[in-house]
This record gives sequence, structure tokens and C-alpha cells, in this order.
Amino acid sequence: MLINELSKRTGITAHTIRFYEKSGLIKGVRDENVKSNNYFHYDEETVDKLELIRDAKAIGYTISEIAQLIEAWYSNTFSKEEKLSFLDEKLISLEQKIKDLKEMKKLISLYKKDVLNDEC
Amino acid sequence: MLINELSKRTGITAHTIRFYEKSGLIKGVRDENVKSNNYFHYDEETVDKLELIRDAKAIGYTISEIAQLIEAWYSNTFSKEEKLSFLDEKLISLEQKIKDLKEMKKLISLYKKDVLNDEC
DNA sequence: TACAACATTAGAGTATAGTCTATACTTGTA
DNA sequence: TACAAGTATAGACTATACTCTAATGTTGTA
Repeated sequence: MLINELSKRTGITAHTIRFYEKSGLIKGVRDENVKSNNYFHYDEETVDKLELIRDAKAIGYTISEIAQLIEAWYSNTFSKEEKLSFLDEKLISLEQKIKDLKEMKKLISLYKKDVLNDEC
Repeated sequence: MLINELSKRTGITAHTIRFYEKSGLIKGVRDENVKSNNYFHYDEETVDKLELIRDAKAIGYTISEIAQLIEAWYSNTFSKEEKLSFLDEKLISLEQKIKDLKEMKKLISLYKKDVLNDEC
């Protein structure tokens, strides 16, 4: 499919899709048989990747982290062990993030207490 | 106190303090009696504000949200209820973020399972 | 008095993640 | 065939939150 269809399928603008392509997150292919244009063609896997990108972004992953995530998931350059250890790293950092957010919640609760006690 | 002392007291660089001043988060005053220079003078409240800024940043407030927060805290334009609802809003968004992160953990665990089963 | 340390301002640079414009060529449809 | 719609590229622009540089003037100390 061409970029416009990919955009409609995913709800991500063509501009942003091109930005992801330039960032190395997805990869379209040119049709060797067609000499008249330079259009990129995308497959179903690209739709999956864009959905993965959307999820990962929602959670706070940066573009370069997502690039690694996609590399781990879709390429065969990583061994089973490397893929697992990469995912484990992400799990640990997620747990850290959750811990941080819980700390922030505590902090807000302290502020709330101050407000309730008219200490500010 | 002058900016250098404020910087030492808070651990925030003079550059960043000036950025906060320009952003309207803090406000230094010029000494009317001294005509030879244009130095800003800061009080203890500014130290408190910078500590509040640090906390608020940790919680995930943006600069413009912190500007509102300081307005709410140091002026009496916000009622107790308004202050509380401001904090509650952030609490809710933090809880949502934690939920999202837990979802991502699940997703990563699923990915791990796939890797273990050689399904990718 | 020399000079280091400190202060101010404007403005440039950095990083992230887009978002948009301009230009130019290609494809599809009435 | 005319023209709208689609595509590609480079590069400019936006927003956030700093971070740094340059130029210039002031203050404190040996």
C-alpha cells in the first residue's frame, strides 16, 4: 500500500509517517518495476509497527527507544537471549518508572495534607 | 541574596534561575538605593519557590502549570477547594500513567513469551 | 590598581517530536 | 486533456525546557 492508505489505516498523518521513516522506525520499499515514480510501498507489518509505535509513545517511550524495540522485535540480528535481555531491561525501567510515579503520588498527597491543614 | 547565593542554596544554576525569572515563576527585586548596578535580590520565599519548582517538575508539571501552581500557592486567588482539585487532577493523571505502564509491562511479558516460544 | 569573580542582557544552540511549506513530479478521474 | 489528488524531498518552523556564549559592566580582594 502507499503512504496515503497507510495513513488512513493507522490515523497517523503522512508527514509523521515520513518522519518515522526518516527516523528509521519503519521502512517502505520502492517498486523496481515502476520507473516513472519513486513511491514507497508498505506492508501489513508496517501497520503493526505503527500501532506498536503509538502504544509505546503513549507510555512515554522516546523515538530512539522505540527504534530499539522494533529492532529487537522484527529483526533477526538479535539472538533469543539478546531479545530477552533487551525486553528485561525495558521491564526493569518500567518498574522504576512506576516507582517514580508512586513517589510523585506521595508527594502530591503531602501537598494535599498541607492544603487541608491550611499550611499554605 | 543575589543570584549566586540563591543558586548555591538551591543547587539550580544561575542560568536556569534566570530562565525561571523570565518565565515568571520567580521574581527578584532591584535595590532602589543602589544606582551603580542592576542586580536582582531574592528573598527566602524564592528559595521555597525553587524547591516547589523542583518538586513540581518531578511530579511532571510543565513550566506553565508550575506558574499556575505558584500563583495558587503564593497568592490567595485560589480557594482551598481549587487547590485541592488542582492536585487531584494531577493525581488522577498519575494513576492513569501507572495503569498504562502496567499495561506495557503486560505487553512486554507477552513479547517475552513469544520470544521464548520462538514465535518471532 | 590589577584582576578575578560576579552580574546583566540578548540571542544562539540543544534535544525531542513532530508539523508545515514550498517545489516539483506522477497518477487518477471527469 | 485539464485538473485534482497523491507523492517525495529539503528545509523551515513550533513547543518545551533548558544551556550556553558573547558582550559589557560591577564588585571584591591581594
